Amino acid sequence: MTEFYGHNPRFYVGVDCIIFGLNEGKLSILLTKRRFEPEKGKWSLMGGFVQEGESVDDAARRVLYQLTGLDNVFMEQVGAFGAVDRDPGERVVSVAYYALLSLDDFDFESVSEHNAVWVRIDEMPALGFDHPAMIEKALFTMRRKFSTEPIGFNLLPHSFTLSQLQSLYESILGETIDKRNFRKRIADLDCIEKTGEIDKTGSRRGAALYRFNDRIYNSHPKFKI
Amino acid sequence: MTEFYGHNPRFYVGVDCIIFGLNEGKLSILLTKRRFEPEKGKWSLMGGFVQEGESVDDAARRVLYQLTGLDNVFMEQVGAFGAVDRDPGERVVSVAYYALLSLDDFDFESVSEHNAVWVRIDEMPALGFDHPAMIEKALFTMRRKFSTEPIGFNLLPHSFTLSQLQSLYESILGETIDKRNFRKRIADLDCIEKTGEIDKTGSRRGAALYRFNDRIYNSHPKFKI
DNA sequence: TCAAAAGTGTTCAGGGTACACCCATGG
DNA sequence: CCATGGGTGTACCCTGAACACTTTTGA
Repeated sequence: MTEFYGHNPRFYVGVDCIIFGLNEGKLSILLTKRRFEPEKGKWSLMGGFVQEGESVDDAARRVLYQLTGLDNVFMEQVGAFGAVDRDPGERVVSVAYYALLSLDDFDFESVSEHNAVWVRIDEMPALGFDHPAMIEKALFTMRRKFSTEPIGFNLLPHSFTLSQLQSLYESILGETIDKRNFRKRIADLDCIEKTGEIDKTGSRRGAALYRFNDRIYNSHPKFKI
Repeated sequence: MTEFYGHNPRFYVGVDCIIFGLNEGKLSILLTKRRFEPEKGKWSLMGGFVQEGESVDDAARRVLYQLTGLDNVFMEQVGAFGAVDRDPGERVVSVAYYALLSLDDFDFESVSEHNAVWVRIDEMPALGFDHPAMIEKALFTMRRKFSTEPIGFNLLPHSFTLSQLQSLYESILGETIDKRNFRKRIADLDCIEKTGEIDKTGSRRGAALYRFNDRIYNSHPKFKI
């Protein structure tokens, strides 16, 4: 290997995952209790290090896979965090990603093996490193994308009721929405279609189940809620 | 220094700057012709490597300073680029930043020393590495911020005419704007105030000069153009 | 029979868009 | 005196917000 850049220093490059899910309808993050120094015993985001021959994106997907057993999860980069002293152990430049996952295809065993628990956004404990800043930026990035692109469905089961969908939007945007206005907007989007099934678990009457049709969405991508 | 992470590999961490400016009213980027391998002789973004004891943000500011002689320039991170083979020389993880600068406080000597030239966005030559993707994402990031936060003023002189401001918005958003509607919106923002001076260079009649008042803006930050 | 969630239209106001003419001045 | 850019107000439309009652059915 030719050495073009040999006079420059090299650094550990980490990835940290802000894993969002709906816990009892509330937006939550998967946190782990660190079992290694530094910051052992503190709550922290799930993270890891980029390896040789592995892209940074792949490293994030690997960390998520190791924790949850899931791949094909929606992830988006939040940004790089590069303060000199951000890691009290050694110099690490870390790239944060957020992931959206639905609790119904979810390996609870693998997660508990890793000392991981779901914590609500509004009940976050004290976190080590610069993880609070990462979470804040991830929330900002995710919320901004949320109302303009159909990423919210990643947090729901494949089929869902309109009430579930509305309460998802309410809990993420942090505001209540008028039911009729919400359903009107959904109807204008023709990418959300009835499955024909009825969900009887949430009410006596039963609610129609819907699914997101990405084929229709991709044919004319418009989305505004 | 304790070695917590010693079993993980380390990488060069680079920064690349997408430096935006207005060249004859057109949105342009400052490119340099590389004088080193790899990709010697190709057009490229201005970049550098993060050094020991230097944050990634600081490295970006340093690279910008070395090229332009300017500090206190508006910069925002675009994101990390971490594909394994993104640099044909060696493995480098790079963090991209965009900068907005006004050509009136600008050191043309220092820039020409670095083989740098302004190139219009719509006349971009073939670029090495993953720089095209960086530029695309920088444009996207910058444009999104542009209509909701008062960052555009960084591209203009301290005082400017409303016609200059309108043409700035038109060239960045890529659409023409009705003059009366634009000026109505500007008037609603009370953070843009007359300096009292008149600019006679652009027209026979002369146009009133305005400035952005960040004190007023910060007291009630609203901004929507 | 009643509690609890599902489902369904209309009205109104405010913001955004479209649009055309006079002014001041240097050459 | 005329060419060039500077500066100004109104009418309309349409999107977005507010708002209440009926339906279904399991317990």
